[in-house]
Amino acid sequence: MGRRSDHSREEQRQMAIDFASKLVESEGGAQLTARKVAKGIGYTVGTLYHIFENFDDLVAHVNAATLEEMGTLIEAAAKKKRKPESRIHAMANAYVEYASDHPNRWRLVFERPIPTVAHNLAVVRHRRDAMFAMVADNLRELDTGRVPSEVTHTATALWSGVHGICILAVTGNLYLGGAYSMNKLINALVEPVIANFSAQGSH
Amino acid sequence: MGRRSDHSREEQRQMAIDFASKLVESEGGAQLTARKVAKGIGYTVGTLYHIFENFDDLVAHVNAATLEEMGTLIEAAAKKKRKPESRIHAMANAYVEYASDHPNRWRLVFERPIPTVAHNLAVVRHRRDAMFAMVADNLRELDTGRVPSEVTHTATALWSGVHGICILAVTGNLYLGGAYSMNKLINALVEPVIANFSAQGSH
DNA sequence: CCGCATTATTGAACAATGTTCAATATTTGT
DNA sequence: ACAAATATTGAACATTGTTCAATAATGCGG
Repeated sequence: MGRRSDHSREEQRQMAIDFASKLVESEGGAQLTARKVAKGIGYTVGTLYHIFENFDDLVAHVNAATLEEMGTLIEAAAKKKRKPESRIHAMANAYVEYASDHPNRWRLVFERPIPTVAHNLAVVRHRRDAMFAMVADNLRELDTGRVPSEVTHTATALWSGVHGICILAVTGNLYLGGAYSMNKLINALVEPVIANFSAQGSH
Repeated sequence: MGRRSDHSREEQRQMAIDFASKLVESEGGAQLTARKVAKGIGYTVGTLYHIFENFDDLVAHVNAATLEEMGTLIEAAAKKKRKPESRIHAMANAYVEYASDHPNRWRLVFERPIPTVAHNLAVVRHRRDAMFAMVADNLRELDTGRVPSEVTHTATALWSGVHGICILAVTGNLYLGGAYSMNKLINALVEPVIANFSAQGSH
């Protein structure tokens, strides 16, 4: 016992985040424990607490990785389109797709109480705001004559709405009064908002 | 020790739910523990496990009470209005208002993994579906010529969207790119969807 | 190359959690 | 009043996050 520095702190940190992410992905957020992660990277619990401040810090890093991955995919999806309205549609659908493909990791981001660790809050907040801002940018392009607060409100409402559909779908809380397709559902929200936003401007 | 039947099982159950609800309301969902509730109603942990199947069962009952209370308020708000579009607006605003007034209890409903206890799932599902159905009913009234699946999709998307705004607001994850008012935010979603829904029908 | 200081790692311990269950106290029925 | 049924307890368990003195490994100065 008591070996030393097979890996640097940063390597350990990355290994822990990777292992934890895979664990969450396959087993769900409830299965994520400090001891499992420690064992998974070949160390003991004590060491894990030298890598991370506490358990929430570990979770925050896992969530940051999740948001990073998702954000990249959403940006990529948006860039494939030319028109602002197409970009917003693409973003929304990419969001749903990511949540559906990685429900456990995605849920973990929103299920836990907000971590209080400063560094990670910053990362998470940045990613979150970047997505909102991207929606706002495209809306603005759709109608350049809008007051900034109108753009912000619409962007916030729209993206929050997409998020709402996602989370209810992933947690199995969607209304089952009839068969539905996720794409149609998203469209039922995005389409009217965009239409209304550009229509009112071009009068 | 070992007193007996100061209260019936049903009384105990109700006392436990009431105490737990108040505890969550004031201290937050994380502070809800089996021992605290037991002590709060003057019994020990063991007894609590004769009242409820397990801890999730207790949580499910607390959540059912929350949804019941909220549902009643939302229905009352809707009934005060005559026009379908006004009713939907009133419902959405009542939803936001309840979530803002009782953030801890409201969060508990959606934060925990879905309980597996059959009875409570039924209650929760019923309340949830009732709200969706109510939105759908008002949409249908707005344009009687719509295909059922269109109504369902729009109702589901709209109500999920309102929920999304609520949850991001309550958990402090809303985009702060500008000052915003919750009512305007909700309106930025509800208004376009309703407008688009009724406009397309009256052609 | 040795010895000391520094640092990494451990593993045992803690409090708090949900959960179970044999023991015990109480009530009910005859 | 006695026996059967039942309500209640409280101790015990496993598992959680978390801490920290002890220990092992390394780096450094001479």
